[in-house]
Formats: sequence, C-alpha cells, structure tokens
Amino acid sequence: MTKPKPATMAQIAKRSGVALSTVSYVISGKRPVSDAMRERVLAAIAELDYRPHGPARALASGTSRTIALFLPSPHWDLVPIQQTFVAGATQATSASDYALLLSTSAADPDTIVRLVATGRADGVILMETLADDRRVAKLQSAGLPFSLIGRTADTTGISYVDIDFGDAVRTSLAHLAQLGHRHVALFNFPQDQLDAGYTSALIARDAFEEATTELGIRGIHLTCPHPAQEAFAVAARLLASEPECTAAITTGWQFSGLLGALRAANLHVPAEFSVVSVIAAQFAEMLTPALTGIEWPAFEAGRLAADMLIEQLACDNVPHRQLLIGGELVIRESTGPARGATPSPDGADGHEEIPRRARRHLVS
Amino acid sequence: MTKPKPATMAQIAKRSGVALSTVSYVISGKRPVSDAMRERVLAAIAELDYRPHGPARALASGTSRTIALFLPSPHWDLVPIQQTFVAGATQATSASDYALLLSTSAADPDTIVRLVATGRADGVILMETLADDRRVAKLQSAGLPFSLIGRTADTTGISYVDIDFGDAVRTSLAHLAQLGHRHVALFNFPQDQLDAGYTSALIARDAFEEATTELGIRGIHLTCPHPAQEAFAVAARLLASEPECTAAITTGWQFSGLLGALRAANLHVPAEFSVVSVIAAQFAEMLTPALTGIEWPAFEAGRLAADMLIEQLACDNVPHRQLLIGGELVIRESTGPARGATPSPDGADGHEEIPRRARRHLVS
DNA sequence: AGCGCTTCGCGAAGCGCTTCGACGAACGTA
DNA sequence: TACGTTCGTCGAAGCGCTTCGCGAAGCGCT
Repeated sequence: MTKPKPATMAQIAKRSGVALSTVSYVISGKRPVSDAMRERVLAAIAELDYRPHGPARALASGTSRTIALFLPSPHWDLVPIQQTFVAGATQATSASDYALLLSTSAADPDTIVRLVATGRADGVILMETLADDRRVAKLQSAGLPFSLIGRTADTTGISYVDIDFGDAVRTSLAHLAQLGHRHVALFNFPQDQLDAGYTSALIARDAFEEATTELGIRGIHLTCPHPAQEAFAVAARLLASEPECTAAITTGWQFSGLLGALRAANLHVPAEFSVVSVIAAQFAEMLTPALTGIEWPAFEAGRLAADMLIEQLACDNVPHRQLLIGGELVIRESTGPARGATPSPDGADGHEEIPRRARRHLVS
Repeated sequence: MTKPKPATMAQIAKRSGVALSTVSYVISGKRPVSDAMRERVLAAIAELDYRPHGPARALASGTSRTIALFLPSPHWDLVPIQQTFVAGATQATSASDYALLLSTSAADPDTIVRLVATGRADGVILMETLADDRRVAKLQSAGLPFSLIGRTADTTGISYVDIDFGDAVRTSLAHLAQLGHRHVALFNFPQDQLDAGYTSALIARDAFEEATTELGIRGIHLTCPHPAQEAFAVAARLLASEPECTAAITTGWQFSGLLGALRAANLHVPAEFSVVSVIAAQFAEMLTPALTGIEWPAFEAGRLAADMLIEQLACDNVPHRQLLIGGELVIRESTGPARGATPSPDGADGHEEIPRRARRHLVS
C-alpha cells in the first residue's frame, strides 16, 4: 500500500456540486452557508476523508497556526522543570489546534525573527529569559507576537508567565527562620548566569537579601554551579568558613553537592543542618533524606504561556497579561529545628505534607 | 516599530532585473546560472534581507522540510531520558535545516498520519514504541516515511534507533554475578506496560530470564510501577519473601522506592544489598549511595533517529537502517560483593569509573 | 407591482514559490 | 557558412487555499 494522494478542496466542490469558495466557507464558517449546502459539503468531506492542506492555507491566509518554542539549548538537560514547561505548551497548542515548532539556537535573535518572517510560525515562546534580553528586544522592535516563560527586568508591554522565584525564596527562608535558623546560605545560580543577567538568579539574590534583612537573619549569598562536584567544593568551603551556618537554600540542584559535603563533614540532615531546594521537582522524594522544597505547577505554566500567545494571535488588541505562578513549600525530611534553637510552637515536624495547590497572582 | 513586510521573490527579481524563475534557480541550485546573474541576485537578496516564504515553498514543492515528533504524552514527566532524545532530535533537524514539529496524542494513529497528509510534515519520528504498534502499522500502510526511537517486534523494513536494553540487563546481571550475587531481582516496568507490549519491557524480561539461566542465577522477575510509594511496597514484599535475594536491577526509577524499602528493612547498600539501575541518568550521582547504573548516549540516539529520517526523505531508496546503541555500566556506590560471597579477583572496588563511550552496533 | 433590503452562492484573483517547456545565443563541427 | 548542441534564461502554469465583489434570489414593505 502506498501513499494515497490526499483529496483537495476542488474535489470536494465537484463531488458536492458546489463552488470551491462555498466549501471554503463551510469549513471556515466565515460566511453563512445554507444547511442544505453545508450538509452536502460535509458529506463529501467525510467520504473523501478530506483534510485542508496546511501550507496552502498558510500561504493564502498569511497565517500558519504554528507557534515556535525556543529551548534554552545549552542547559537543556540541566533543568527538568523546563521539560515540563514544554510539555504544557505542547498540550495547550494542540488543544487550540495550533502546531508547536521546536527550536534551539535560542541565543540568536535573528534566527527567531526569521522563523516568523518566513511564515513558518505566527508567534514565539521564549524560555529562560535574561533581565535584559536581546531576543525580547528584537521581537518587540519587529512587532512580532510572543510570550515568555520567565521575564525581563522591564516587563512593560510584554506577556509572560513566570514562577514566583522571589516568593519562593522568601517562603523557604521563613520556613527556616521559624525553625530557629539564624545563619542561612543561598546557593544561587552560578556566577556566569548572574553575570549574564538570568532573571531568576537576580530575583533570588534580591529576595534573599531583602528577606534576610527583614527577618534579622545572617544571609550568606553564594553563586554555585549545579554539578555535584563543583557544588561540593563550594559547600565544603562554606561549612569550613561559616561554622554557625545551619541551613541552606538551593536554587537548582546544587543540593546534590551540598548534601555530599554535609555527609563528608559528618553533619546530619536535618538534625545539624537543614536544606531547602527552590526547584526540587522529581528528585525530592528520591533523596535521603527526602528534600524539603518548592513544588511548581510547571505544566500549567507552559500551558498558560502558550494560551496567552494564542489569545494574542487571535485578536490584535488583547492587553498583555503577566502571570506569576506561586509554588508550594512541601516539607519533607531535610529541614528541622536549628541545633540549639527552640522552634516556634507550630513548627513543622519534618513529615507534614502541605497539599500542593497552584496559586496564581494576576499581576496585570 | 512594526512588522516590516518581508520581501518576496518577485521583488528580488525586479530589483536584480532577472526573471522570477532565475531567482528560484539561484536559490535552489537546481539549474545552472551564470556567475554574473547569480551575483546580481545574491546582492539583491542581501540588500532586501530576503527569506523564502516557507508555506509557499511547501505548497509549490509539495514538501515542508518539517519533521513531526510525537511525544509519549502520558509518561512525559516520568522518563528524563526521553527529554534528551528530543533534544538530540531537535539539534539534528535544525542542523539539516529541517523544522521539528512537536506533538502529543501519540496514541492515535490517525492524528499522526493527518499531520503528514495535511502537508505540515514530511516524516515522523515515534518514541516509546510497542512490540506491535498500531501507529507503526498505520504509517507503514500509508507509505509514510518515519523512524523510531525504540523498536517493534517485527522490524523488517523499518528504520529505528534504540538503546540496547537487553545488553544492558545482561551487563548489569554479569556485574552482579561477578560480585557473587546468586539471587537477583529485576524490577521491570509496570505490568500494564508489559501487557501493552512496551518493547523495552519485553526485552528486559527476556534478557533477564536468559541471562539468569545462563549464569546459573536465581532470577526474580517483578513488574513494578515507578513512583516511590508503589515501588516501596513491591520491594518490601520482595525483601520479606525472598530473604536470600541480595541484589536488584531496576529498569526505571523504581530504585527510589527500593532504596527506601532497603533502608526501612535496615539493609545496608551495598554491604547487604546491591542495586543497579538500567536507566539512571541524572539521578545516579545525587543519591546516597550513588547509584551504579547504565549511562546512555541518549542525545546521540535522538540525533541519529532524526538523521535517519532526513536521509530517507532526501533520497527514496535508501536502505532502512537499524541501530542499537549500547550503554556503559558506570559502577558507583550501590553495588558491592554479595554478603558472604567472595567476588571474583578482578571485582570492582565500588568506586572505579568506567569511561563512558558510545558503542554502536550496526545491525542492518 | 415595484422598491430596497438581506441572504447566500459563485467566479476569479491572488498568496509566494517551484518547475517545465521553450527559446535565443554561443559554441562546436563539417 | 550552415548545422546541431549545449548552456543559460525566460514566461507561464500551477500547488491548494482564502477572500473579495458581484449578482440572483427571496423577503417585507409601501
């Protein structure tokens, strides 16, 4: 059996004794068609198993019903949460009968614009944005529709969905403070990402500094690569130089190296040292001790980013929407009372599970 | 600044004083063009920043230079290795100037055929295939080009890349045997995946049974869901009913629940029980003890699957290629000599790191 | 009956590109 | 010089669809 040539609209028209344009209107519904005609046309469509030809449609209408999603290529296998963003976006696009074009080379603004300029995509979703992102600037100046998973420093006039990293850092710190920790370290994203202006890293830093000040906690801000070996080194240095430090927050999976260093230093978790991860997804339960951390509705975030963009494509003048999605702190086994401190009376027992629930703040 | 209307081929033709078709031939190279003409055309293209319009090209040529990749939707966030497949495929497609269309709904064969039938894609890559896969059958009978990441039972006439799961199970078992283990359990994929005919699960089962027989080892075949809680239960039952069992191989991340159960039973890893994971990627180093397991060149596999398909699209009569990619056993901390056994003299010391190297078997 | 109105179907003109056949010029050969 | 060949270029015919403007009915009015 070989490739059967797909039916065309002309064939439908002939078969149902109707003008070509009428078939088109039956399909698109852009003009009223009498029930009698519609039935005949639909019957023919069913009989011939007709499917409109995508490219032809795109050419004639000037719109491809396709969205391009740019992956953060270099870090791709580093951050599992991003994979879930993609899954969410995929699901949302197909639900709205859009297609999702996947692309790497996210670094080059021109490549991005090109995809739209060549009519392959109607809009763009960008991930892992920088505070001052050239790609965003380019898209804005080209007047192309886009949405972000993440955000820039200046968010006026752009649509985005982002996880509320600042809130997550504050929540984590509050949790630790409540347990009596007074010296807390933040294992932030590595220095080069901060230098590059990776928004989440900047937000984490600022939120940490604010919140430590506010809570009267001594905060130790560290920039730290994710890989276990490097994080181990950073952690070991911390433990040596800051013996009073009894807890740490990690932004990614620096927790792996950190836990290793704690083990090497013979510090028991959580009895002698507490660890919270701001992005713990998937791993948290597998570790020993199971990791306390923030759970994010990442699938939802991906979905929303796609939906926003699709909405923008549907009607020109929708206002830009900006969504911060809150995570939930799930307390597992890696956090406990600071050694020598009396935690607040309602302190966690280390096993309580806060029900996961997507909290959204509509910012604008 | 608003959307500048992209230049068309007609504009290039006029600007360079050349026929429309000549411009086309300059771009495609399908007919010889004199240097003088070519220069003029290329100059005009550069000046106007011309990019050929994708859909128009697709309509006229009948080919979209696009590949559709179907994600295994329901398990998407279960198996990190799949994300790496996707990344590899993405990279390969863009390297060959193809676009990659992402789709879920992998279950429905018609949806898949439709994407190609509507001219949106020229070929298809399928993941997570079943031994007897309806989607594959449909694609074959429709005569559409496709390649698999995974494989079916009958692989005649189809192109695929797959990880060599059977070999991995055998290698893992051999490692355990060498350490003196005589009673080994396999935590295979969950029963429903076996029932559905998920190829890797079947292969793992068969390889395990063969290899245990051959090595004179008592093999205990278990089907076990990935989530920690369920795997915990399965593991706890195993430990209770098979006290002689001193080692286990997991096919996915059942190791999480297993390690939990071992801890609960006060069995030390690796002193009293050894664990090997056939797909350990990413997690292995984070765990305590660090997990011995197989490392796969998954990115490479994704790349290859895409390249195979592209090759198939380029020329009609390329022979089908079938590639089994071997993984490497990386010995970490979770395997050691069986309790009460003397391992072979060249036994691993539990910390030796076998260099990772992609081994490929060209099967056909 | 005549008027304007709406309703709904038709034809045709593209959308931007590929590709085929044809044609003129430059070349070789006799 | 005349002829057949190549070589390089051109024009035109689509690819399958959307969309615009027109016109033929059918309607309710006066």
